[in-house]
Amino acid sequence: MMQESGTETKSNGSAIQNGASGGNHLLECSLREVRSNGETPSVEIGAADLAHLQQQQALQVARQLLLQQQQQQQQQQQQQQQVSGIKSPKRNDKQPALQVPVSVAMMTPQVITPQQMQQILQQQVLTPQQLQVLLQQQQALMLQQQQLQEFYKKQQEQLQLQLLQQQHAGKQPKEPQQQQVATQQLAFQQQLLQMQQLQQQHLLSLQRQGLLTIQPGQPTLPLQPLAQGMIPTELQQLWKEVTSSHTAEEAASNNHSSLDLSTTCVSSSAPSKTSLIINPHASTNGQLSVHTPKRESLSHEEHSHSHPLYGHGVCKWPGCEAVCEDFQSFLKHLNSEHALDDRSTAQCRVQMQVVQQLELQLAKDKERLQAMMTHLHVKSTEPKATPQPLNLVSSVTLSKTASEASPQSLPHTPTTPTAPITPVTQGPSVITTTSMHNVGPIRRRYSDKYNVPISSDIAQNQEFYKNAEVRPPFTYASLIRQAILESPEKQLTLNEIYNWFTRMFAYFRRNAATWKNAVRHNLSLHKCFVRVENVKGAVWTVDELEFQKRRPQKISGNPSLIKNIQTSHTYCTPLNAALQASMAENSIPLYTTASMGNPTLGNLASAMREELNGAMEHTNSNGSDSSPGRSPMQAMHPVHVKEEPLDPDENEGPLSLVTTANHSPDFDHDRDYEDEPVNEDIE
DNA sequence: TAATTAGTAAACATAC
DNA sequence: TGTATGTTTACTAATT
Repeated sequence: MMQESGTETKSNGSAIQNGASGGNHLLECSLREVRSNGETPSVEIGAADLAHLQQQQALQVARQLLLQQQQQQQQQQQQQQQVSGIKSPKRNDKQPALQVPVSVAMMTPQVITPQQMQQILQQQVLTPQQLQVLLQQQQALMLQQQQLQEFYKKQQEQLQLQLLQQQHAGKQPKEPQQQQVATQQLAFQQQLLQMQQLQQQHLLSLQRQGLLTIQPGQPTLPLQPLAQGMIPTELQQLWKEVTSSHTAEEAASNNHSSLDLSTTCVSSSAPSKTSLIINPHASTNGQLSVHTPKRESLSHEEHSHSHPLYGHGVCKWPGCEAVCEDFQSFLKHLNSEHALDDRSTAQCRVQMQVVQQLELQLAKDKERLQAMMTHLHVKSTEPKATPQPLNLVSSVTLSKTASEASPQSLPHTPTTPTAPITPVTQGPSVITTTSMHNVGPIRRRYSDKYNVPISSDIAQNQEFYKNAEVRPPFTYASLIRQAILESPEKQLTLNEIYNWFTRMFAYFRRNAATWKNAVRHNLSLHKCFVRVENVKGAVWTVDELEFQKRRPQKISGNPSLIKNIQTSHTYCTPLNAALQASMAENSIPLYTTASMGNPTLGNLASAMREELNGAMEHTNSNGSDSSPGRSPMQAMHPVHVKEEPLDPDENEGPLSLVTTANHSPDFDHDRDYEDEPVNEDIE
């Protein structure tokens, strides 16, 4: 009888829903094809592409600057060769072999071609931190290059001057002077050689880290420093932007508007200025000196708080790290070594790009997190990777339910019967109703099974549940209980429970008839839900004891809990490993990226770990009644709690109580839901 | 394999 | 009369 009537009623709905599901099926098929290449990449594609685009933009800017710089260098080189060719024919025999590698190869801060860089970026194997490190290293090498270039030019000028003097002085070569110059040249070449070795080491380290793959026959276009080739007005504007937040005294001291910005390349026209740029330590050994930060005084801290470029007695200008005894010396250092010049502005530009990239990356990773949570949460509702379809699809007898649930379950693959289709094509944050129908009777909820605190889960994934149509991994009973316990008076009307469902979970904004029926069914079915007649009408409360009785789960017990934790940790282990590796490497918590695995997985792992830790804490706190956050519901059953001490193995009841009490402030801002109308329009 | 639990559907009753 | 609320039954499926 019921089956027949159900079939009739469902047939109408299925006609419509099948129509919708057809499109879903196509979508899911296409998505499945995308997925067939891997499990998670389908999630990453969108974010990766976005990041790739953004990185490519930065790369293009760098390449433009690079090309300009290259042209300038080639011009310089030609000029130098012409000069040396005219004025020093003898030396010309020896110089070219030395000059060419100096000006072309050695002067390059890093022998990475733009193509290689682009390849790196395309592969998105660089984390933002690594990218930043690379940029900083690039800057450091830039400094070295500039310094050496300056030094080299000076040497050339001196040499030419000496040669001229020699010619004017009767064209009598003075061997000692020539030897001296040659010695200087040799020393300089040695420095350049060291620098080249340094760059090669840097390159090798990159290769070792897997960040760079240089194919053997690949031509290497040297990356040129970004500092050069910038438009002066652009530099001015950039400098204004950067220094707009500086202090007044800085602004006064940095008032170098009269500086020659027309010289876009480092030239001998401003030797006094550029000579101050480089850390003097660097000029001696070819390496940027890294100073050990000294313990700063209190005044340092005060100043450092006020100045983001100064902290721990060290100048925090990218790539500088010069030790400044006090804030005044820092200001001097800032004004002298980081004055308005093309190098500083270039560094600012790089830093801006880094920041922009990080911001974009953060935004994209947030979106990616949401998509991943969508994906993983649904996977988590998958009890096991059963070869058989889990639910309605596999049921031969469920023609009516299958037809009813067709939009949700019909297109599902056997391996992911309840998994939603990750909304790759629609953007991670835009989870559509057609893509996220992970419904189907899920008989067990992981979070229930593994004692994941519902309040904690909901609190942590609140936005996710609100936005993504993902079924929360909790039973109706748990959700109802949570709704009631979240209320100020620990009681709700049925309509308020409805509102809580629709407000907290996007999933429950559709198929209202179904889940509302389930809610009512659960309210009536379970003894833990007590209907209390009120002045306004009937409200529902929770009998915690009954709720705990309802689930004499064997999950409990510390061994089992540990087992559960281990299970979850097994799930988290690679994530944590990646997370820890990333944290260790980048010294930045919870921010890992592609090379370390998915960054959001790290966050997820952390969240899971946190939850598990929380579960442990709650479990440990079960035995003692000294919890300050004792909920009113505990007060409602003090005798029960005493007469029937909670099974230490049974941790969900008190767990939820404690967590509810702890999390209740988090939901204070949502208290207005009681007056919200039922969101029926969705249905 | 049976018992338990959960989700879904539906019939029915009652109150407003 | 329609709707909301509440109860109950039946069925299926997952889990233990």
